[in-house]
Amino acid sequence: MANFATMEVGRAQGRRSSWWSVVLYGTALAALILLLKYVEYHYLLRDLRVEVYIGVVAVLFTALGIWMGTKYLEGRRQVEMVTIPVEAPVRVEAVDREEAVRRSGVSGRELEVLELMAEGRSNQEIADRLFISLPTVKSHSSNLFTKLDVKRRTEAVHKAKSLGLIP
Amino acid sequence: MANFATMEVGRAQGRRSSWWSVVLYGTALAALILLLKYVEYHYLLRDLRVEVYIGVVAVLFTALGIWMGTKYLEGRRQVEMVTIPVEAPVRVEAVDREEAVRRSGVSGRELEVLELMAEGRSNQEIADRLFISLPTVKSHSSNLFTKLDVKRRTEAVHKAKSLGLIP
DNA sequence: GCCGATGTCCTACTTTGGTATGGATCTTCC
DNA sequence: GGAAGATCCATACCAAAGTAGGACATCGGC
Repeated sequence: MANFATMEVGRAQGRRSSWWSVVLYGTALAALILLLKYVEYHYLLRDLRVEVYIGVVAVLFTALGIWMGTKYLEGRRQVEMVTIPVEAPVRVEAVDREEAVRRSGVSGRELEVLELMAEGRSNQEIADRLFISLPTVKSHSSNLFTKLDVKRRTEAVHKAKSLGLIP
Repeated sequence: MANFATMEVGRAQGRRSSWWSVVLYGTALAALILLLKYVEYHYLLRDLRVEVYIGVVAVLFTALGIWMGTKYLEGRRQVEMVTIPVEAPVRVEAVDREEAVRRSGVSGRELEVLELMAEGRSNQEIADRLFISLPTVKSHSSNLFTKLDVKRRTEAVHKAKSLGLIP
């Protein structure tokens, strides 16, 4: 029986931020500062005003921040949980079957006979399989037919399936 | 019959970067620069060395960059497509049946007999229903059993179901 | 036109399925 | 301890299912 079920679909995204990424950021920061010092003392600072220097620093560190920001966000992208309705064959049959068997009044042995019948076995094969005699199988099947209110094994199988006694 | 199907699960994430976000960034930048100017001329610069000032600028603009970076990345987070195998009842039975019948070599009339058999009808009932004689039904069923390689009607029904000849 | 597949029908026979009836244990429940 | 139900087995008989082998008609493809 196909019921409606819901399925949780999760997707873990991004990578963990590892210890070396911190080192990387620090190194990048240090490199930038060194670069600034180098620029400061050798070329530009003597001729340019402090505002220009500040501007360069601002641009460079904004760039660094963007880079760090993207890295950071990538490292903590969250798991998105999506619930999607899916039509799927839900296995509640076991419960249904028990209930159906209880209501029908079919006994355990009769049910075993019924199941083998549904597989197309003959009475003799059923007898061999259950280690009982042929008359016993006939007895069980006859009682089974009475309980299911049918006259033939094929009818019994058909009705049993519609009642949910067998899959 | 339940086959395996695949389902495409898509999830569009994040928001589009809009025109005002650029304005926002620019405003924030301007505000920071104004703040620095204010700090520079009124309190700190006279007493502190340029390096300290640079450091403050660096930290502030790094923070700004991080903020911009996260905003930027959030705005362009990509659609993640995940393919998940799902066991679902796929309705391709009509096609499957035709194909199964063709392969099995079961003729049209034999199939009709088979369907009534599966409903638990007796040969006589099948004869009445198809407006043919009992011997004819027997003839059809016998040929059917040969084609399905079975010996009994219950077995035929069981095998026919497993082959997809009947629902 | 012939051949093969299909569908129809028949007789005669064997096998399997199903009913009726009765008896023997065994467990469970009141 | 007895009633009820489940399980097991048996005999006898009838009904249904299935096999074997043949006959005849139709229809479509080669």
